[in-house]
Amino acid sequence: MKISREQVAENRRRILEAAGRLFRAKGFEAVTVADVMKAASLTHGAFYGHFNSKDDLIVQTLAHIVSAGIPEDLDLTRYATTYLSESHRDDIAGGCPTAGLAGQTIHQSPEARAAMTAGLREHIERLSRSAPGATAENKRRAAIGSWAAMVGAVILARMSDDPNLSDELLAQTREWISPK
Amino acid sequence: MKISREQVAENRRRILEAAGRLFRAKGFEAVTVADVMKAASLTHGAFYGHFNSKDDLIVQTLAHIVSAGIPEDLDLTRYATTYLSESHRDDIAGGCPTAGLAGQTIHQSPEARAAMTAGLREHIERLSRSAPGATAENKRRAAIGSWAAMVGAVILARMSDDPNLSDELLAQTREWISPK
DNA sequence: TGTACATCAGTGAACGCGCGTTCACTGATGTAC
DNA sequence: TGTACATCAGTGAACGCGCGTTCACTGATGTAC
Repeated sequence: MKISREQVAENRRRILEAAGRLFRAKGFEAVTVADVMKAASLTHGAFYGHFNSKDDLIVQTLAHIVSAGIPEDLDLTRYATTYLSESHRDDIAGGCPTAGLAGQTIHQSPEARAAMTAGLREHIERLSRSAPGATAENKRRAAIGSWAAMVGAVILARMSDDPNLSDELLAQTREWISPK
Repeated sequence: MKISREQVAENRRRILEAAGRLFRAKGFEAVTVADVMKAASLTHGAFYGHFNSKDDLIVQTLAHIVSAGIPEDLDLTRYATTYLSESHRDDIAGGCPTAGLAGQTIHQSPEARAAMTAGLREHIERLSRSAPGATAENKRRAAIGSWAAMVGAVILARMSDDPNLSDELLAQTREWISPK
């Protein structure tokens, strides 16, 4: 059964959306092509009409997900509070792709790393605008330093199987960043 | 051919050592049991004499690797300089297991997460001793905050495919932590 | 505007490779006497 | 101390499952007239 052009575009969007959530939730390797297609309400055979390979899906998904979700103008302190919240830690599937996928993207294809790097660069630039500091150089340093701490803290808090330690990692990092 | 008791212990050590390096270099999933055994100069059949499963190997490897390599008494500032060096970034296979594996351990078995969490707890305690701050509470906060920033920065620097951005991430985070 | 046909997105069965795991066998080690 | 035998770590072939990928087929869409 052929499908309308709009339906095709809509299907592709649903596949990318499902892949984005599943990859963050379970990691690239643990998610199968069939898992993604099922989550997008399609059968696995249709996959290769949209993408060349699973690797290709990973690249497209990163490119799709990485630019979205960063507020255009944000306040660094407020952003850090949200980012280092327990609800963001617990929402892996819907949370920041950098925290969820950066560690695994190191071992992915050059194209995947390039997509992630582009997102990282943009992220740092946005954060720099609202970062504290007298000079542009100081602002950028504060943006990079706090961004590294945010990403690191969320990764460690998600890894920890001790809820108290996990909460403490978020809370202490939050307070450590702010007075700076 | 039977093997002497010492040789058995030595073989087990070599398997764990090889697994530690390979897992950090390529990630848990990309490394096969045969890869590990080959790196330990054994054949894959002997694997199940030492471990119950690949999952078991992951847990044992984390337990083995996570406690080692943290200096007993360290100076936080000096430690951060080494940690955030380009040579540590480039030595994934021999570098800090937290930076190399925390992001993937999130998706591993409860036992693997427990082993990692134990290492994390110890690491934070060691860092707290030499962290700057008047009170124990302040020291611990500084330890957690800088540790999160160090781990985050190394992960992001390794992920980035742009060498300049990668170097900058390390350098800026180094300078951002120190004046604190 | 209506009809006839070509296109092509999606379906689901099938393929084949890779990897975790098993197992019969080997032969050096370590023990019993 | 020397000899005979049982043990058991390691070997390498084989198994089987899961997953990425392919392909013949279907039938609704969109186009030509």
